[in-house]
Amino acid sequence: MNKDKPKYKQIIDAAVVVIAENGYHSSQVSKIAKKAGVADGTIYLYFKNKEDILVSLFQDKMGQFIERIEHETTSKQSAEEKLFTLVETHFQQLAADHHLAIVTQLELRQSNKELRYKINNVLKGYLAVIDNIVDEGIREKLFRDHLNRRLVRQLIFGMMDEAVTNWVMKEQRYNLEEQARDVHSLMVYGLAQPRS
Amino acid sequence: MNKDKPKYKQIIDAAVVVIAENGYHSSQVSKIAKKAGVADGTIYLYFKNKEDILVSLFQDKMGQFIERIEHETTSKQSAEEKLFTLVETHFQQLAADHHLAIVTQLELRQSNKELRYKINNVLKGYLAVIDNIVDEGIREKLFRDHLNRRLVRQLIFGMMDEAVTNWVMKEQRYNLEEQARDVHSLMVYGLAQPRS
Amino acid sequence: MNKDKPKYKQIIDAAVVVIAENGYHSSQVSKIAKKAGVADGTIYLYFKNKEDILVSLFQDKMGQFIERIEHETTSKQSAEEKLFTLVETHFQQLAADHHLAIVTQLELRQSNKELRYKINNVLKGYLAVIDNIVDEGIREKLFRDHLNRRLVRQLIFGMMDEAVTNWVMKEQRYNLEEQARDVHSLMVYGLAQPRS
Amino acid sequence: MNKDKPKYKQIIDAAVVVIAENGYHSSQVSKIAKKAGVADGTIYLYFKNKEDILVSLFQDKMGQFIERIEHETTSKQSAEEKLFTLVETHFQQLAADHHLAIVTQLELRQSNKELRYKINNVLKGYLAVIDNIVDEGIREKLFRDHLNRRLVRQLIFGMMDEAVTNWVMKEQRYNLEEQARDVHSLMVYGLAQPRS
DNA sequence: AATGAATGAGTCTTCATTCAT
DNA sequence: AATGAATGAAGACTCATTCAT
Repeated sequence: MNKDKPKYKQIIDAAVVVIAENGYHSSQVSKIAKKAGVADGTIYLYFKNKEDILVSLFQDKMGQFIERIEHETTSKQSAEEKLFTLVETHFQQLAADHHLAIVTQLELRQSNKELRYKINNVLKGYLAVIDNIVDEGIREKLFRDHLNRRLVRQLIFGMMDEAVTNWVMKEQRYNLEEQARDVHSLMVYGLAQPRS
Repeated sequence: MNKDKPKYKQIIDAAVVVIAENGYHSSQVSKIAKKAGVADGTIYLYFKNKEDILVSLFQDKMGQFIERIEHETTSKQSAEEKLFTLVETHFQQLAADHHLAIVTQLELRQSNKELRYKINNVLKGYLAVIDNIVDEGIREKLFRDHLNRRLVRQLIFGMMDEAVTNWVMKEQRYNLEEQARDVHSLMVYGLAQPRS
Repeated sequence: MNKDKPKYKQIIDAAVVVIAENGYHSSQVSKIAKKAGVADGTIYLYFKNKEDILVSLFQDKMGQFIERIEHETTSKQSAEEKLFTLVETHFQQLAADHHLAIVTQLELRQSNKELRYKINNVLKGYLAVIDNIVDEGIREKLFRDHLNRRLVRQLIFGMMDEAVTNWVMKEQRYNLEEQARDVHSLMVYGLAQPRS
Repeated sequence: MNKDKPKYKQIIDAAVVVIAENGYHSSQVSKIAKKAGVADGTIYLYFKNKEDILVSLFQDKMGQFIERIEHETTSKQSAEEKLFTLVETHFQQLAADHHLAIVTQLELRQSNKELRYKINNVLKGYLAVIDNIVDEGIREKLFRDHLNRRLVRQLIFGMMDEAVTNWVMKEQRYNLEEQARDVHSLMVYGLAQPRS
C-alpha cells in the first residue's frame, strides 16, 4: 500500500507546510515536490492528482485528529467532562500545529465545492463523536432530552470552528487553549444567568 | 458616485446569480458582464478589478442584511428577545434569497485569503450588533457577567453560520427558519437540563 | 463570421509554414501565434483548439484545391481529357506550394486517428469529383463499364497520392508535373502493351 | 544476437496488439511491457528506444511479408500472373492479420517523419520485388517498354496501399481479397475499353 | 539478465485586464 | 460612457528512459 511508504508521508507533510506558507493558490505541485525532496512526477506515483493530495492530507491529519479526541474523551466519566475534553483536545491539537491550523481553517476552504464535499465526509466521523457525547449526556439526564441532535452537533462544531478560525486570522496572537473552558461553558450552560 | 448608477447595481446582482449558478471558479468576468447586459470593459468602469466586484457585492448585500437585523432587533424589549430576533432575521433573510445564501456560505469562501480578510471587516459591523445585544443582556442581568464577550460573539456567529451552511449544503431541503428557536435556546440556555 | 476576418487567414497560413518547417510535433501553438504575429490567446478567438487549426487548415486549403480542379476539368470535353486535367492540376497545385505539399503528404498524417477521419471527410468531396469523371467515361464508352467504381476512385487517388508523397520525400528534387502524363496513361491504359 | 531470444519476439508481438487496440498515441512503453509480461526496463535490454521497437516491428513483419510474396510469385510463369499473385498475397496477408493491418495502414503513419523514412527503407525491398516483375513483363513484351519504371512501381504500391487503407478504415467490413482481381486488372489494362 | 521506482522536460489553454475606437 | 478584440502569463500532468538492486 502506497500510504505506508515513506514518500507518501513526506509529500503530505510538505504539502501542509507549503500551503500554510504560500496559500492554497500559490501552492504549485512543483513547489510541493521540491519541499518534499522528490521529482514532480513522483507525486503522481502516490496521488492521482493535485486534489488527491489535499483530500489525502485532510483524511490523514483529520483521521489522527479525531482518533486522538476519541481516545482522550473515552477515559472521562461524565458527558460534561467528555465535552470539555473534546473542546480542549480540539484546541490543543490545532494550537500545537500552526501550519495545520492555517491549512484546515483557511486554505482548504478555498478549494472547490467538490473537494469541500469530500472534506465534509471526513468530518462526518467527527460529528459522530460529538453525537455520542450528546446522547450520553441526555441519557445521564445532564442534557435536555428534547434537543434537535442533528442541529446540536452542528452548533457545537460551529462554535469550535469559529473560535479556531478567529484565532488563526488573528495570527494566533492569543492563547487558544485557554478559551476551551469558556467555550465549553457556553455549550453547556449557554449565556443565561444560573437560575437559583 | 458610481454606486448609485443603475449599472453598478446591475452588475452586482448579475454577479450573485452567476456565482450561485456556476460556482465561484466558473464565474468569469465575461459571464457576469453578459448576464448584466454590459460589455466586459464596462465592468472596469465601475469596479477596480474582479475582487472588487466580490467585496462590493458582500458589502452591499451584507450592509442591507445587517441593517435589517438592526432594525428588527431595536424594536424588541429584552436582550433575550433581541437575540431571538437576530437569529430569526438572519435565517429568514438567507432563506428568502437562495442565491445569496449559496454565495455567502459556499462560493465566496473559495476566494483567496486577502478577500476573506476584507469580508471579515464587513462582518465586524455584524459582530458589533451582536456585541450590543450581549452587553444589554449582561446589564439586564439576564446573561452572565463574566463572559468573554469577544469569544461569545464569535460563538454566536459561529452557531448561526454553521447552521446556515449545513442547510445550504443539504440543498436547502429543510426549513431553516424553524431552527431559529432551537438555536436561540442553545445560545441562551446551553445543553444543560434546567436546574430547578 | 470569423472565417472572413484577416486574422483567421493569417493564422492558417502561419500554421502551414510552421508545420512544414518544423514538423507536426514541433509545431507548438505559441510558434504558430508568433509566426502569425498575434498573441497565443488570439488563436483561441478563431479556433476551438489546436486540432481545430489543423482541420480548418485542411478544409480551407483542400476546398480551394478541389474547387480549382473542378473548375479546370469542366472546361474539358472528354472524360479522358478531364482525367488528365485532374492529375495535372493536382500535381500543379502541390508543386506550386511546397509548404502545403509537405503538410498534406507528410505532417498531417501524423495526426491522431480522429483528426484523420475528419480529414477523410473532406477528401470525400474530391472522391466525388473523380467519381463523376469515371461515370462520364463509362457513358462515353471510353472506359470499361463493369468497373467497381468505388474501388476505381480509390486507386486513382492512391496513385496520385503515392506519386506526390514520393516526390515530397525525395525532397522535391524532380519535376512532379512532368509525371502527370505517365500517371494518366497508366490510369487509362494500364501496363499492357496496346493490342493491335 | 538479441533478435533470436524469446523476449524479443514477445515484445514485438505485444507491441502489434497493443498498438492495434489502443492506437499509436496510447501505446506507452509500460503498456507494451505489461502485455509482453516483462518489466519496463527489460524493453531497453532488447531495443534502443521506443522508436526502435516500431522500426524492428516493421522490419520483422514486413520482412516476412515480402518473403512470402517473393516465394509465391517466383512459382508463377508470366509477369501478369506474378503481378496478380503479388496483389493477392499482399491482400491475403493483411486480411489474415487484422492487428497488423491496423498497425501498418493507420497507426504507424502517425509516427514522426524520421521513423517514416526508416519505414520507407524497409519498403524499398518490396519496391524491388515489384520492379523485377515489371522488368520481366517488359522483357516478355507484355508490358509497354517506355514506362517510367520508378513511377510505375510507386503507382502499383499506391494502388494496393490505398485499397488496403480504405478497407481498414471501413473497419474491414467487406472482403479485401476479392478486390485483388479488379486491382490487378486496373494495373494491367487501365480504365480503357479494350480496343478491338 | 531482470526489475520497477524515480526522474523531469515539455505544452495547451484560460481568463482578468487593457485600450483603440 | 461604452465597447469587445486582443493580450500573455501561468501550471498540472504524462511518459520515455535510467539505474540501483
